[in-house]
Amino acid sequence: MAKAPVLTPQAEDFPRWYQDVLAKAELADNGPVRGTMVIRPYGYSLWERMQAEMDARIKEAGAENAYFPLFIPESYLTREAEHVEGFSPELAVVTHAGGKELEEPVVVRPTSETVIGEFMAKWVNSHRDLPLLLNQWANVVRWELRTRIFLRTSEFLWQEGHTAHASEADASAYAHRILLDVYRDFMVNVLAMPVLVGRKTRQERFAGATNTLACEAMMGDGKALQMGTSHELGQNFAKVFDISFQDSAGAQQTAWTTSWGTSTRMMGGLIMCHGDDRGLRIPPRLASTQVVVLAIRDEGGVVDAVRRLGDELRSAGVRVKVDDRTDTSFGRRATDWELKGVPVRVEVGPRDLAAGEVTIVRRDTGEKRQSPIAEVAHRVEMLLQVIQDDLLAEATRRLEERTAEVATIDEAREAAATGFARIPWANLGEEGEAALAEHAVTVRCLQRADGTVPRSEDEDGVVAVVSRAY
RNA sequence: CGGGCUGUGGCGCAGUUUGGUUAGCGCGCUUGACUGGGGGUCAAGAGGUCGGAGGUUCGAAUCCUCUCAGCCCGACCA
Repeated sequence: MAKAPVLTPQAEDFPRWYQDVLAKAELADNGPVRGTMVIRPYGYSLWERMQAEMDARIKEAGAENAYFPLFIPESYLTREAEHVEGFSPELAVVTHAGGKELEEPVVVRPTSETVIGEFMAKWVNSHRDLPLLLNQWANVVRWELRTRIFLRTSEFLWQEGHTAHASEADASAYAHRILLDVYRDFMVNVLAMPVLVGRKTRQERFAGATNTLACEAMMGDGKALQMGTSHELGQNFAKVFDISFQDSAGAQQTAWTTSWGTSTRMMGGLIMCHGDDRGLRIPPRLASTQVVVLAIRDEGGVVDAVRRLGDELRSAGVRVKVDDRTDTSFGRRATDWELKGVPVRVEVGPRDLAAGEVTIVRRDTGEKRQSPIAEVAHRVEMLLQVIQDDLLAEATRRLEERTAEVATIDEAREAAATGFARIPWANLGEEGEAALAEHAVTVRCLQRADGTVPRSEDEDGVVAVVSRAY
């Protein structure tokens, strides 16, 4: 009776499971150029949902969308010393165009601090022009050697926010606000992923930043994934690009800038956080399809009934798909929707209809329940909420169970084999950090004991969260 | 940069050591019948410059030379 599993079981080979899910759930393919990816319609529909939810939060935080060019003069990159040092190994540079060698090569943007800095300088003249809060949705290119779809690709999609402020305090507050009110809020409440927030160590800091903040999540195999970062850039870019303004006293001042980003990497996080041996499990609030109404067989008015149910759910505000492809076997279709992680299936067959009922199935637990037809919309709406909460609770439980409180570097290394370790930063330090790196264990972030973001790494009681990472 | 491995229908592979007619298999795909409450069964089909170029030979997926691409290990870099 036991059929060959559709996916490689997670416990057998997690990376293989990940690849299987990408293919079977029709999320993405490898592109023809090494390290590139093709995002398929179902995968892209999930990304569009992420964009919509993120975009609303970004705008709520006051930033406006704009668009800057893909091509950046190479000379821009070289202006900020750390920035160019950090990015030059992975730049794609265009040296020829229009059949000729270019006088000045242009780089394909790996990130846009430099072009945006150039224009901020032009647009900012007075303290009344600040804060300047910009965001763009774009693709970027970083030539990566080891690539994995969604997690690390040479080209990926993201949003990058860039802001300029009149004071360091204002810039810092905004970078923190984005981290907490936009990124963490989205990840916890929409993706149902518990994330740790904290500061990056000097080692892990963004090239050109004075401080990098991050959201880190735990995947199903206990490894960490950085889900989003928010940087305080100090005056590094403002000085180099001359983003300056006259303050209310008439004095010329240099602005303070921030940048922050989240990318299609979150897709990888979503897959590896909630996925199980049967495929994806998409949290309802994110799902592009929250419910599929499935006709088991074309008999006894089943097809009409599923269409009516689909309309009813749609008008109740549920994102619903009707599957009446009765020329494909029920088992095949049920498995396909399960692989795609659609949170709820409403299965309707002749037996159900004869009883005036339908079968409601939860993807997360596999639990099936009969429901009177008249109650479907109500029950489905309740269930979507429950599933959302349960997925978050389950991921939170795993994070807690697989996080160890340790005191020594050896203990930290041992704990990182299966999950996260929290070790006092005073017990680790940059030397300990380097020692752990020898074992592919890195400091994901520095936190206060209560999980909040410290103002500096020198604060008393700062804890380092260490683990293996993607 | 050095070492190793692999290139054969969409995907995964066998065949290569020891050259020999129409290059196989699984999955997927097409068509039909029977089916139908968790990837159905059976039947009939479609689909191939064997990575590329050159060579040896009566004859090359198979042997030789060159070349391209990908993967793994090491080195380098962080």
